[in-house]
Amino acid sequence: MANRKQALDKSRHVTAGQGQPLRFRPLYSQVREALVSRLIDGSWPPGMLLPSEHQLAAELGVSQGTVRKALDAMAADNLLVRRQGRGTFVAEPEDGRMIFQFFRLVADDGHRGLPDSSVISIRRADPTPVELEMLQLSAGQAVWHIERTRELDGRTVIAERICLPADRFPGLDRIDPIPNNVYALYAQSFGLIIARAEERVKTMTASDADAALLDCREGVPLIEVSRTGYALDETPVEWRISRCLTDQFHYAVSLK
Amino acid sequence: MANRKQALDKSRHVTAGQGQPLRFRPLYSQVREALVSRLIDGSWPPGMLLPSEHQLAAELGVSQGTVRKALDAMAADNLLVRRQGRGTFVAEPEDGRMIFQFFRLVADDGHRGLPDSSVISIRRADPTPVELEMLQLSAGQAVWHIERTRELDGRTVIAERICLPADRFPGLDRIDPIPNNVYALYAQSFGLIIARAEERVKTMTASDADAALLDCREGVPLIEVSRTGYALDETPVEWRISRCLTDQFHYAVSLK
DNA sequence: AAGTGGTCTAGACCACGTG
DNA sequence: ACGTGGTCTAGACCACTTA
Repeated sequence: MANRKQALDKSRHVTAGQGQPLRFRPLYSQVREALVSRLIDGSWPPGMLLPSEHQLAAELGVSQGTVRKALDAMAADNLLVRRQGRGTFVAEPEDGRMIFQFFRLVADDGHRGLPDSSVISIRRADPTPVELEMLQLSAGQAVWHIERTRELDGRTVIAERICLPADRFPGLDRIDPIPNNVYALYAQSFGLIIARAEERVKTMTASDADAALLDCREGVPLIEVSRTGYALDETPVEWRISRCLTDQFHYAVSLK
Repeated sequence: MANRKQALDKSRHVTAGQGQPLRFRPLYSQVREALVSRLIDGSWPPGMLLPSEHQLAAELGVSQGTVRKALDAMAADNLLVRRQGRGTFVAEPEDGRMIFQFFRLVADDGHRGLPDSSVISIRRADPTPVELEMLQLSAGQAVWHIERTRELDGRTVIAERICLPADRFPGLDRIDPIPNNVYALYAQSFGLIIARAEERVKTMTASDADAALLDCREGVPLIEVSRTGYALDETPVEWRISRCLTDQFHYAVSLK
């Protein structure tokens, strides 16, 4: 077994090449980068117990306090979960992380439930111009389309399409059933962790198709949530567009 | 001038009274509480330069590192602004804090602009049952209603009502003009800092009145954003409900 | 040059979970 | 009893701003 020990470059007095000021780069930030790369390359899969702070410090040739600062930052970004007395773990989609981190539809009485999903279809397709842009695809790259509905408290309130770059998800159409929590699937079957997402909310009115899926009248106003999901390396890897009934539910956001 | 020096209670081994476990309470958390109370009572107004970390540490009888941890946490919550080489300041609504912290309507092309506001009316009223609950008012407490529209890129896209407990905002109706940024007004004229907010997004259709204000047809779908604003002491002090046109704009959220 | 916050280190001790 | 992360301290040095 290869010894992984390797010190980081601590020469921090970078005297700017030319033009760019080339900002100072703290050690803990380099440590963080080194640790994130282990998440990216899959050597630290979701759920894994990390080495202790002291071990990591020795491995990387920095002090325990510096490792701590990097780990704390990653935990703040929900990439890790720290448990006093037990250790530091790679975050899992089941940690309640994706569950209520990314799912923002809440009953008007405040009750937060988990949705049940029903897949309607999975198809390979050529990307539309919009999809090409949202996922930053090159010409010729195919995409998967997952159409599904989701119900909350026994009522179908979401109809959505998930668009994925096909080459990142080989054989997706042979997976059956597609689980309710697709982010857990991305992680387990494709080694792909959704690190963050951006959502855009607009209104629209239900089409005939929407009305059939959501059991409502055509023309009823819906909120349309467009989400771009980014991998750890900041590339967009999911674009989904959800139409939601909001007569008994709302989209909840905390601002600080 | 009274010397403010006073050490915190460092007896941390709280041996639970009865029933409740009475959890361990870190020192930096007590420091934070002590500092926040200075924001609440107005002895540290927005924009003020705080004493240096060393001075605060001496005042409170803790180490500089512990003060730092409390200050960092407050800065993370946007209560303070830290500037290397200059000092730590109480956050101001103009710091770009409220501006894009709380205002989430963005042009579809990604351009973020500041809204221009036009006040339609300010009236004193008895709270509706909903308002009574949202602001946790007692019977008999009056409220202010501010009705206004806001425009972005020269187009009126928001119609909103702001509801405030009247006793917290004495003489609000004599202030003219009401500025565009009401959170700056709350802070400057009433010593009230909005620390955080919760928003709930639903759809609705434009009423006759909305249609007139927003220059659209009646029945057009709008997003309705209901926001509760909380003061530093966690009491709800503002409830506003905004109806927004989203044909050229969207409500943007980042999820991590 | 002086003062601030920012980084990094080292070590002591505490709270928590597990064996 | 042991190992983990969490807290607290103390001090050295660095980066940034202002004067």
